[in-house]
Amino acid sequence: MVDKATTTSTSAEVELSELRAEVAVAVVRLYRRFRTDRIDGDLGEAAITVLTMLYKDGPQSLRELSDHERVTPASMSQTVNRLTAAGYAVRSPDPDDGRKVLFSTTPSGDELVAKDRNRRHSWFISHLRRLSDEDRAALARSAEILREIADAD
Amino acid sequence: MVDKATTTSTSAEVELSELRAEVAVAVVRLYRRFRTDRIDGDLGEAAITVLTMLYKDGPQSLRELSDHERVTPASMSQTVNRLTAAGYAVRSPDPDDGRKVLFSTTPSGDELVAKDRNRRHSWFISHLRRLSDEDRAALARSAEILREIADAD
DNA sequence: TATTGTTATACTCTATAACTATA
DNA sequence: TATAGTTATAGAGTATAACAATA
Repeated sequence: MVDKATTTSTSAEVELSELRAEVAVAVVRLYRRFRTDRIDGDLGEAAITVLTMLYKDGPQSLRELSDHERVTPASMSQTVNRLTAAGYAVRSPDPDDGRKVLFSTTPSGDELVAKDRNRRHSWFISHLRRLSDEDRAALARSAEILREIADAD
Repeated sequence: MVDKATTTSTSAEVELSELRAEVAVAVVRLYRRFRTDRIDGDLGEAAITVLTMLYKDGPQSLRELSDHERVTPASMSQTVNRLTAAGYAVRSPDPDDGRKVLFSTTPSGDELVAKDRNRRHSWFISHLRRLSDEDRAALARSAEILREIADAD
């Protein structure tokens, strides 16, 4: 069933296309596993990512957050709404620019990030532990490459 | 702001934890780029993945599809509903087991998969094209590793 | 006018719970 | 009883469109 359609491509292009497909499948599958691996029932993947960013890099405006995560400001506004509603982050006015709002973590938010760091994705780490040094090096390099590609443009 | 909390871990464990975080960020970012890269306004990532699977591997039951994609049967039922509603797939009764339903692509579904294969993620392929052979090898190996981890358990 | 942020609305994707039909 | 599939409902995450407030 694989060759219903035939395309004219060089063999190098076919390989690239196959590599794309392999990476895409791995990314989609792994994303789904990460997504279902919640700390409490509390926050989803996007929200915990933003909370961790606020924890690590300090208070930021909505625009900074949405640019960094490559989502629309409207989308980010809803994500931070979930964080503030749950008491993990707070809004405060920017003293230098009345249009801006600074988001920062609460003590309860800090606590959640710490818990997350210790507990989440432990199943994934146990798989990493069993890999050879070569495979771990390949993964580390790939993570770098993929992040650069994802952040490009 | 990075060291608000201190954990007692060996240096090897810290490295694994950092590798986990790097891979997770790369996966989440890249997933979002893939997700927003639609063919028409038509189908989302999950639906096109299932359609491609039907195209490549032939007709399959709901349970086969949901097991393969690691989602609940109820979730897969809704995904195939989107495919059938759009005319890209059809249901047919399994002749050997009256409980089962076989899903298969329509000509219009085949056409969409072919279009998808040629056009989608072309921005990603153009990044792959610029990588060194070593980096491409690292990516290929990593895709294999990550898919195995994602499919484990 | 341009920028920052918000709400309203809609869609994809996913889950759990409750159901029907067939084995 | 067990298996296959479905629908109802809910929630996360995202987008576009329309808006208010400030620069």
